[in-house]
Amino acid sequence: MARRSSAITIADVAKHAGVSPATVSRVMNGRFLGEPEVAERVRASARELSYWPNQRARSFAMGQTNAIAFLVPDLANPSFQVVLAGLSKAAGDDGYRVMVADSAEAVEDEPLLAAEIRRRCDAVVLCAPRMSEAALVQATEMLAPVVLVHRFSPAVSVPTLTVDSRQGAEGLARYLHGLGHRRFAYVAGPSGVANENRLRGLADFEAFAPDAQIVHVPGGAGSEQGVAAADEVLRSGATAVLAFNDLVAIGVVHGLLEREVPVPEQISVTGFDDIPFARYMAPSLTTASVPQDVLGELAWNRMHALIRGETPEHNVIFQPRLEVRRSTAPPPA
Amino acid sequence: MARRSSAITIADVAKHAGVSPATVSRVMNGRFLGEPEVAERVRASARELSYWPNQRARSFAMGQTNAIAFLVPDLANPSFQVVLAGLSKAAGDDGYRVMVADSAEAVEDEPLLAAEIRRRCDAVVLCAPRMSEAALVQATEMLAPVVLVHRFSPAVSVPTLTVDSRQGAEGLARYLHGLGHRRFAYVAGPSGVANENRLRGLADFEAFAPDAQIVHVPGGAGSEQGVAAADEVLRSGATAVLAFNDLVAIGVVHGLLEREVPVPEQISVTGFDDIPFARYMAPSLTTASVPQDVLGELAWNRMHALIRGETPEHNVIFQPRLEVRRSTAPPPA
DNA sequence: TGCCGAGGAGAAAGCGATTTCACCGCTAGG
DNA sequence: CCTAGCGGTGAAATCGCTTTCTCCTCGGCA
Repeated sequence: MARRSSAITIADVAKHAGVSPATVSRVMNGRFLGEPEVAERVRASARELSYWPNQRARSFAMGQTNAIAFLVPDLANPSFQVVLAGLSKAAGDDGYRVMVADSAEAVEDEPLLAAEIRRRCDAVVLCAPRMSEAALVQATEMLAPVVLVHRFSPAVSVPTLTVDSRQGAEGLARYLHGLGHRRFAYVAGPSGVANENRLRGLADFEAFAPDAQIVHVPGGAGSEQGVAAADEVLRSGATAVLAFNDLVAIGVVHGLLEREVPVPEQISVTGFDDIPFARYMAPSLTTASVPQDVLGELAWNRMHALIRGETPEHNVIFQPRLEVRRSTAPPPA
Repeated sequence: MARRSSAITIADVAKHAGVSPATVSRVMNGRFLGEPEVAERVRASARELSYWPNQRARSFAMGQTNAIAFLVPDLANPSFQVVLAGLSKAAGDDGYRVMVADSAEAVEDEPLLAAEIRRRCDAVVLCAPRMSEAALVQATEMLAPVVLVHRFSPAVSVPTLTVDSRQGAEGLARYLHGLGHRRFAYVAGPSGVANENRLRGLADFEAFAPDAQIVHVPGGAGSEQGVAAADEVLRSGATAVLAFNDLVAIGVVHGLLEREVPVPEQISVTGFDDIPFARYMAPSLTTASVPQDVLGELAWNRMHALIRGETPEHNVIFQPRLEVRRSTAPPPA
C-alpha cells in the first residue's frame, strides 16, 4: 500500500543517500561521528528531497515536545502579556515554544485546563493568582515540572517568581504619607493573594503611620471597575487613592477627570505594575514598577533548569521599584 | 523488559477492563457503539488507574496536533495581543490550542520561523504585515493551511482578515477637515502595507480636500517614536496630527503635553486601532476603531473551516469605525 | 434446520522518528 | 598470527495510540 501521507520520511532520505535511517537520524541531530563525507551526502539528500523531520514523530519517539504551556487567568491583561512576551522570547532562544491557555478568570476550571494543556507540553508555567491553596498543591503535583508566577504558596516546593506586593503597597502608601496625605482610599482588586498582600502592606503602613486612615473601596482588576469606583472614592473624602493595579488606577483617574476632579491637584492616584502605558497617560502614573518581562524570562530560566533535571535557583521575590510620576502630589491645602 | 516510562498506557486500561486496546480507544474517543456496559467498565478502569491518553502518541497516530501557530512580529504590541486573545479563546472552544511565536520584528527570519513552528502545529495564523510579497507567496504555499491577518496580497489565495486602513485613514482626515483643520501632520509607521494603506487613504483625502496640506513626519510603531516625533510635529505647524496607530498617538500626545502644548485645544491628535487604553487616556483618544478580538475570532472560524477541509467564507475587510473622543477639536482660532 | 447478514470486538498493522544492540572490519598488542 | 578492542554502521525494537480488517456470534428468514 502507498504511504498515507505524501510527505518525505527519514526512510526516503536514507534510501536516497544510500544509508540507513539510523544514520540519517544521527546526522540530522548532530550526533553523527563517522565519515564527514557520509554526513554531507545525507545532508545533500535531505536538501534535495526537502526533507523535514516530522515533529510529531520526534515528539513521540523522544517523549517530549519542546513546548511549554503558559496558563493565565486573562490573556487580555497587559501585565500577563508582558510576562508572556518575556517567557516566549527566552524559551524561543532555547528552541522551546510556548502554548497559551486562558482560563478566562474561571478559577474552578483552571486545574482541568492545566492538566489538559500539560499533556500536550513538557511543562507548565502557571499563573494562577486566585487558585485555592488546595487546588494549587494538587495541581503542582500533577503538572510537574511547574514554575509558578505571581503566586506563592508555602505548601508547594516549585520554583516561584513573585512580586512583593506587600512591600510595594507599603512603599506607595509611605510615599503618599510623606507628601502629606492622611486620608487614603484603597480600591481593591479581586480576592486573591495579590489583593491580600497589598492589604498586608497597607496594614504595615497603618502600624507605621497611626495618623493615617484607609478607606476600602471595592474595585476589580480592570479599568472599567476603576471608573466605577470613582464615585465612592470621592465620597470617601480621601486625598490619595491606592489602586489595585495600573489598569484600575487608569480607570480611577479617568473617572475623576470626567467628574472634573483634577489629578493630582485634588486627589493623588497610584497604580501597581508599571504597565507600558503608565508612563504615557496624562497625568503619567505613579506606580510600583515590576519588570514583568524579566519575570517571564526568569520563569524560563527556572523552567529550563527543571527540564534539564537540574535544581533551579531559589525563588525570587521581586521588589517593586517606586516609580514617581505626575499622578501624585501633596494634598490640597 | 519493564516499560521505560511509568505512565499508564491504553494497554494497562485494556487489561484492567478485560477488553482490547482498540475498544479502550473507541470508548475514550466516543466512537464506541457496542454494549453500554462495556463502555462503562472501560471508563471505570480508566478512572481507577487515572489513565490519560498520551497526547504525543495520539498526535503521532492521527497525524495532527490540535494546535495552531500564531506568528506575530511583536508580541508586546497590544493590538496583536488582543488578536491573540480572541484567537486563543475561539480556538480553545473547539479544542485547539495556540502556540505563539514572536519574530521580534526580524522580517527576514519570519519564513523560517513560520516553517519551524508549522511543523509543530496543524496550521498557522500569520500576522506578517511587513513580509515581502515574494516571501509571502512562498510562505503561504509551504505553510498551508494558513490564514492571514493584517495582511492582504492579491498574489495569494488564502483566507485573509484585514482592516481597511485606507478608508480608516481617510475617514479620520475627513473628520478633522470637517472640524476646520487644514494643515495636518502624519506621523508614519514602519514601512509595510499598513503604512502604505494609510498613505493611500490620505491621498484619497487630499484629492477630496485640495485645500488641505499634509506634512509627513517619520515615526514608528511604538509610543517612544511618538514622543520623539513631537518636536517635528510642532515644527510642521500642523493643527491636527494623524498618528500611525494608537501607540504612536499616545506618545505624540504625551510629548505635546510635556511641551505644554494643550491637546486638543492647540493640536488635535488621532490614533488608529482603538486599543483598550485609548478610551482611558487623558484626553481620551479619537481613533479608528478596529475590533481586534473579533478579528482573532474570525481568523479561527476561517482556520477551522480550512482544517475541516471546507472552503471558508470570503475574506473580510474590516471597516474601522470612527471613534470620536476628546483628543480632537476644532483648530485654534 | 440451515444460511446469511449485521454488528460487536479483537488482532495487528501502521504512524515516523530515536536508540539500543549487534555486527563487521580494522588496528594494535600479546 | 591470533585476538581483543574499537569506531562506524545498520537492523530492529520501541514509543502509545488509531484504525483497518478479520473473525465470531447472534438473530432473522427461508
